[in-house]
Amino acid sequence: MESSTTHQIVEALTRAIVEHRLHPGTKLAEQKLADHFGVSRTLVRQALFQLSQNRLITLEPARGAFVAAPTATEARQVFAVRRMLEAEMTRAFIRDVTPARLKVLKDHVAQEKKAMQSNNASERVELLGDFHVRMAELTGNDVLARMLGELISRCSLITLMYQSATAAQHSADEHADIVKALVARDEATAVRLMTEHLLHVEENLVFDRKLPTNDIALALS
Amino acid sequence: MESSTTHQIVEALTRAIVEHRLHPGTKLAEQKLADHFGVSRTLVRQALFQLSQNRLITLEPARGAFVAAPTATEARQVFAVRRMLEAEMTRAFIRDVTPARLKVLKDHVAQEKKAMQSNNASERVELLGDFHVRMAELTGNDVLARMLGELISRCSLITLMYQSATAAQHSADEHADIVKALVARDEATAVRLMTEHLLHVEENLVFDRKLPTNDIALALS
DNA sequence: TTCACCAAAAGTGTATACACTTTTTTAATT
DNA sequence: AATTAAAAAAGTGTATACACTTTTGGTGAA
Repeated sequence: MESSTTHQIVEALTRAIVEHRLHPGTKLAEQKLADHFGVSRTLVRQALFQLSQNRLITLEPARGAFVAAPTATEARQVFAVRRMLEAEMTRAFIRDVTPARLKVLKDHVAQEKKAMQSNNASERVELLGDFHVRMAELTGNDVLARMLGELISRCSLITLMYQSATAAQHSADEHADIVKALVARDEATAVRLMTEHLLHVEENLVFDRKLPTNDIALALS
Repeated sequence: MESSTTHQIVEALTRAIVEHRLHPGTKLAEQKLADHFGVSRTLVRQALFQLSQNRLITLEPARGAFVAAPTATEARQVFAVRRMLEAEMTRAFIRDVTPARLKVLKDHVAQEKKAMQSNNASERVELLGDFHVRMAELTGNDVLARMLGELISRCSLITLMYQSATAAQHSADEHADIVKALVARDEATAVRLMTEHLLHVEENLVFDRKLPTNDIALALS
């Protein structure tokens, strides 16, 4: 079960949504997707169902699938849970810190620094999210990593909906500061910086925009 | 989409698994389930897929669905995440505590006390899990509540696989102590008691058993 | 023009068909 | 009796068919 074809469709749609090629509210018609991927509706439906569980799309009975448009309330709740998890994750990381693990994060921050120069918004958002996912993975707790991964793809959607343009550089700087505190094994500071960082990201969201919906064939090609 | 029939099947199977009428490892054949619920395999497959996302069953390619048998490692990871989330949840609860919310928890503890007398193991486990879910719901954060709900149904499966018989009463007592600390608005104590409680539950798991698998027709009837 | 209404088109929800894989049974050989 | 091989049975994976619902587009009346 759980065919790899379905998984490919999920991946393709996830990228399209998180990278904002498919805007919130866009209708995802099953047959169109099926034609595009060269499969039957059966596999598309499986993929859509999985995406709905990840909250990247919503399924309305007899009406179909739509790219999710997280509300401000939902965004705040997701961030609240992230703060809970990531404060403790930071403590767990420091408890079992190793030079190799620190190197992974340092390398990642260096990569972020480079990407911030470029003008690719979705790449920036993806890298900024990955910092947190990497850190979760480095704790060695798969359950935590998976859970945080899910929250963060929801956040990517939220961020791309609401984040102001200048916020990305700020996030990258804060990641660098967090890694400094981790290197110094300074738990209190690291936890504080992580919590504040997430609060900053949340504060910078602007909830009073509306974005256009667009065409799926275009976005997936 | 997301027909209510599928949801009913998910609910029925979840209860059967969590209440231990279907043992870990049991094969769930699609056609047998379809016959039992009076639907086609299509709906059963949707339900199985959803259950696999909740980690209550595992799907093996071309071999089918089996009731999940969480490993000791997975159990420890799930509990680690619960400690992270629930420590912070306890803080959040106290931050916005109200008499009405405290009453809900007090009533629940009273209900637990009654149930501990009875001999119904699955009812006990369900009630003990619900204490934590209630608390999450009372924070008003749906994302948190749903996430914790999922972790706790995984825990129910783990607990029923591994929990020793005497542990239930102990848990109920600890829930009562936590509520006392909440009533006193004593954040530090409440958080400590919650963390210790989860550690106790985890410590009491016995990882060296093996349980028999059984018949699905019997379990669902 | 605008609204209501109806028919056609498009789309979703479920069942079923069929190819392909795994498991079980049977039969034959050592 | 134990082992292997082949055949049959059972089961999963995907496509397709069809009923039913929603959406769309158009026609006529106010």
